[in-house]
Amino acid sequence: MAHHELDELDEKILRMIVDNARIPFLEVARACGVSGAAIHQRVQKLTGLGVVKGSEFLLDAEKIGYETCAYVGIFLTSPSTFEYVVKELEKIPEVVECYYTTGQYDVLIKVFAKNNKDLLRIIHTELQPLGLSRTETLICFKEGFRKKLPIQFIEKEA
Amino acid sequence: MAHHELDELDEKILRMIVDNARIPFLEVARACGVSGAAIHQRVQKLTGLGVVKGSEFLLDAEKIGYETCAYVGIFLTSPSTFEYVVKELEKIPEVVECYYTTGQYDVLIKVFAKNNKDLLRIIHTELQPLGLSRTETLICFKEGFRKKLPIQFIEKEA
DNA sequence: GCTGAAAGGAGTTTTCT
DNA sequence: AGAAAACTCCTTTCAGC
Repeated sequence: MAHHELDELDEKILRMIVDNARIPFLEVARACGVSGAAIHQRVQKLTGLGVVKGSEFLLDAEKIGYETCAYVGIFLTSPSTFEYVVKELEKIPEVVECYYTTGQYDVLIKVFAKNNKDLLRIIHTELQPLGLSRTETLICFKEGFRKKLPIQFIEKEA
Repeated sequence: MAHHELDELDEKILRMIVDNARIPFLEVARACGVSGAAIHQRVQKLTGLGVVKGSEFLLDAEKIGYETCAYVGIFLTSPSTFEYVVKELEKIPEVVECYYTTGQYDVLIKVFAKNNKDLLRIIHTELQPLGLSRTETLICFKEGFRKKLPIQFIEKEA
């Protein structure tokens, strides 16, 4: 039903490029049995559709000086401050992700800090002044794993 | 103090490639005033050091069929089940991140699902059977933002 | 929408400094 | 460590189907 504009070739291309942004498109082309130009056009189409949002190199946070990672659940004083708070959170370099959530918190953010002391500084001198009702900090002392979603949007007809 | 092996050139290279994995290294070379071979060697060095962990294309989760994103906080029945639970969580395709945390929960995971109903299925038929004490679900109904950490590990001497 | 070819660039290796 | 050069391979475009 969804994604009438995407076919098996798109799926195969995405699977090949998603974990290695620097793979030569010609290699993808050979694996898919089409020309390099076709891959080039498909990736452009996928980018135009917004399916592909860009590419990036993955860095090890610890190795660039960020030893502490935490999620901070935020309770706002009033729902009307949502937009303001998020706009201000975005300005804090150490806050790398921000979600509006249902459930426990109003907003959930992911924060990197140099160390635990630095995390405290961020919470006390960067977050609290935004006029939050309360925060709850979940320090990630170990990353269990991180992986990619399966790419499979083609309907398998029975 | 840290990262004696990294210098300003490494920093500049990382800043240039981190948000665009397909940038030509020759373009980086010209911007840095060095040869393409130098960039090639530096990126290899950074990869060897584990600073660079790979590259990836970013896909729009909604556009590949995952409309619901949630964090699930997990309470274990006993600390001794940590490793088993994480190993089993890793086998669930929709669970894309997993952290050992201090604070509210024992484990925090990030889950993508096709829709809210699918999320419930995952929680009930995939997570609960692992023998968890309890779970708390935070549905992300909107992503506020997502960005990269600042890259700056060179000590600025006063 | 794809192919194939052509032209211009880029990636990678080697050699030298 | 990096430069320069050489070689290989890739990207991008376009005519043609």
